[in-house]
Amino acid sequence: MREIMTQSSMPTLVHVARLAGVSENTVSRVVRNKGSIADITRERVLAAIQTLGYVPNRAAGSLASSGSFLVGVLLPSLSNVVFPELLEGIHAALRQTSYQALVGVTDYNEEQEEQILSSLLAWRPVAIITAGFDHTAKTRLMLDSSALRVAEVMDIDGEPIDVAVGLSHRMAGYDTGRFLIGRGYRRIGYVGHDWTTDRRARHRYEGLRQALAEAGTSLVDEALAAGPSSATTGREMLGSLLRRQPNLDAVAFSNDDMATGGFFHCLSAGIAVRERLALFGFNGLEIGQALPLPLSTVRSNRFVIGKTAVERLLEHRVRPEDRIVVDTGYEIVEGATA
Amino acid sequence: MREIMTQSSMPTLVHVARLAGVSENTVSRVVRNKGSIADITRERVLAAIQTLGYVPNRAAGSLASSGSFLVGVLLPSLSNVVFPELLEGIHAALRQTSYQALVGVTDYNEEQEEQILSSLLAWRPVAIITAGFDHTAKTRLMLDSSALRVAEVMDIDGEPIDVAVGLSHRMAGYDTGRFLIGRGYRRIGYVGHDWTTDRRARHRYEGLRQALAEAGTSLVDEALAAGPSSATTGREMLGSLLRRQPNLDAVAFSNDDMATGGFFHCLSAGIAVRERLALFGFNGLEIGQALPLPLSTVRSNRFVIGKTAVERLLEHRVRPEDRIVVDTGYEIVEGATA
DNA sequence: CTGTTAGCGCCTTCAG
DNA sequence: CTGAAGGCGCTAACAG
Repeated sequence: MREIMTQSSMPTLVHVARLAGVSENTVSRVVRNKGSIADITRERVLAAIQTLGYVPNRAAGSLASSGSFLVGVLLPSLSNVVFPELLEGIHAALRQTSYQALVGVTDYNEEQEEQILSSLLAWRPVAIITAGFDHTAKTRLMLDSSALRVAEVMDIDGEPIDVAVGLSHRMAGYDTGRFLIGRGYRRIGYVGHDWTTDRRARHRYEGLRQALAEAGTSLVDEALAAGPSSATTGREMLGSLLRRQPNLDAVAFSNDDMATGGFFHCLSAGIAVRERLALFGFNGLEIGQALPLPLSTVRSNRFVIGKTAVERLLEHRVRPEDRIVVDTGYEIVEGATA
Repeated sequence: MREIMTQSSMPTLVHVARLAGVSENTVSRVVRNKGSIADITRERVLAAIQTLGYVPNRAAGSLASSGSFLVGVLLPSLSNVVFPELLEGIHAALRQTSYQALVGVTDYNEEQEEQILSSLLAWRPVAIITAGFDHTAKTRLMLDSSALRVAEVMDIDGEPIDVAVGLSHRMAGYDTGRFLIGRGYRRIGYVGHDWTTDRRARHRYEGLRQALAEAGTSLVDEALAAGPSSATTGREMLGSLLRRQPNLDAVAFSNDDMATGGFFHCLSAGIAVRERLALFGFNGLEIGQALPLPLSTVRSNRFVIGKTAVERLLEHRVRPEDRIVVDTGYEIVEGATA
C-alpha cells in the first residue's frame, strides 16, 4: 500500500485551516489580504502556512475567480537581443505585482503566433503583449473577441487593437536620413537583412528613403541578406555592396548587429571608418558603443517599452474606449562612425 | 439580443457539448485525444469547437487532473545572451509537446530565486529548470519536497538534485589553460567580471589556474571588474591590466563579451592581436567569430542544453532513483586570436 | 464507444 | 470579523 507522493499531496487551504483551527475561507482571506481579519487569527494562519509550506494553487484560484494573474507574451524570437531586453522590462514591471509572464516564441511566423496565442489563452491571461501589428485574421479575432487587454509593442506605426507602446520606426529611419544628409554624405548605401519578417526594419528603410528623397537624392545601392541580422551577415553584405559600389561615402544598416559587422569589414579591408566610409546603425546596443569608434546609431529603449506596456495594461482591467498609443521615443547617438 | 463576450462568457465544454449533442465528457475526450471515439462524433464535436472558437481552460484541466503542462524556468538574467539562448532551446523542445514554459528571472539573487520559485510552484508545474546549483536551503527544500522533476542546467560541476545538464566549466577552464600553454604562451593574464554571482566563471578560472600550475607556471596578474560582463568592461579591464603588466603574451577572459572588448582595446591601442598579445574567450558567440580575427574560445551549446533538459525531464513523470548528469560538452575553437 | 457521478482547490456570496 | 454553501471548467473513475 504505497502512497505515491504526488503533487496533489501538497498542502491545501483545508490543511492550513485545520492546523490553524479556522475555516478554509478565513485562510483564503489571509492569503489574499482581503477583508478584515483579527490580528491574532492572521498570525495563527500565517504560522500554519509557514509550517506546512503552503503555496496557494493558482490554477484553482484562477478557476474560481476567473482572473489569472497571468500576462501572455508573444515574441517573434529570442535570438535578437532586443526581445530579451523587452522581456526584461516586462519582468521588471511584473515583479512589483503578483502577475507572471507566460511567454511564447512565434519564430516570426503568423500561423505559429496564432497557434501559440491559443495555447496562451488556455490559461486565461488578463492581458497579452505582442510584438508588432501583423497578425492573422484569426489571431486578430481571438484578440478582439476576448475581453483581455492587448498591447502591441516595439512599433507605433499602425492601428493598435488596444494599446501600442514603442517608437515610430519610420521616423527613426527618416531621422537617420536627415542625420546623414546633415553630415554632408551624399553617396549613401543600405545594408539590410530579411525584412519580410521584420516589418520594423522595413519601416526604417522607408523613412530613410523618404528623407533622402526630400533632400533631392536617393540610395545609391543596397544589399539585402536573406536571413536574420547578425554581425557576420553585416560584414559580408557590406563587402558585396562595396564591391559593386566602391565609392559610397556612407552606409546605413538595418541595425547595430549588422553595422558592427560592417565595422569589422572595414577593419579587415583597411577602410577608414567615417573618413572614407561612414557607418550608421539602429538600436544603440552596448557592443556598438564599445567599438574603437563608438557606433553612430539610434537608441531605442526596449526595456522601457516592456515596462511601460505592462504598466499601461495593468492600469485598468477593462479595455478602454479609446486606443492608446505610447511613444517611448528614440535618440540619435552621434557616435564616431558617421 | 447580443451577448457581450467577456472572459467568463468564453465557451466551455458544456457549450460545445450542447451544440454537438453529446456529453461534456465526450468533448473532453475529443479535445485530449483520449479513449476511442466514433469518427462521426469526433467530427461533430470538432465542428462545434470550431464554430464556437472553444479554447480549453487549462486552469480547470490542471486542477482536475493535477498535472499542469507547465514547466517552470528560473533564469538569473536575460541580459547575458547565454540565457535567452538556453530559453530558445527550452522553447524549441517544448514546441513539440503541449507543455509551456513559465519563466522567472532571479537577478542572480538566491533570495529572489526562492521567492520566484514559490510563485512558479503556485501553478503546479510538472518540472523546474534552473541555472546552476546555488540555492538557498528553503529553495532546495521546496525543490526536494515537491514531487516535480528538477533540472539544474549549464553546469555539471556539482551534486544535482535530479538532473544536471551542461558542461564542466572547470574542465573548460582547464582546457583553456592547456591550449594556451600548448601554444607556447607563458606570461598569461586573466580578465574577469564579478563572479560572486557567476559561479561558472569562477570554475573556469580555477580550471585555468590548475592547468597553469600543472605546467609549472601561474597567472602573472588578473583584473576583475565588479559588475557583469560586457564588451565595455572587457575593454577597460584589459587596459588596466596591461598598464600594470605591459608584457603579458596572452590574456584569458571570463567570456566572449569580455574578450571582444579586449579585442577592441587592442585595436585602439595598436596592439597586434596574437603576435603581441593573444586573447581567449568563452562561449563561442557569433560576434566573436565575426571579428576581423575570429576569436579563440570555447564553444558551449546553450540551445542544446535547454533542449536536452526538457527532453530528459519529460521522459519520465516521476523522479528516478538515480541522479542523472548529462554532459553536453564543449569544443575548443582555435580561432586566430590565440 | 458514450454517459454519469464526483470531486480537484479555491473564491464568491450570503449569513451570522 | 468569521463560517457555510455552491460553483468555476474540467477530468477520473465507473458504469453501461
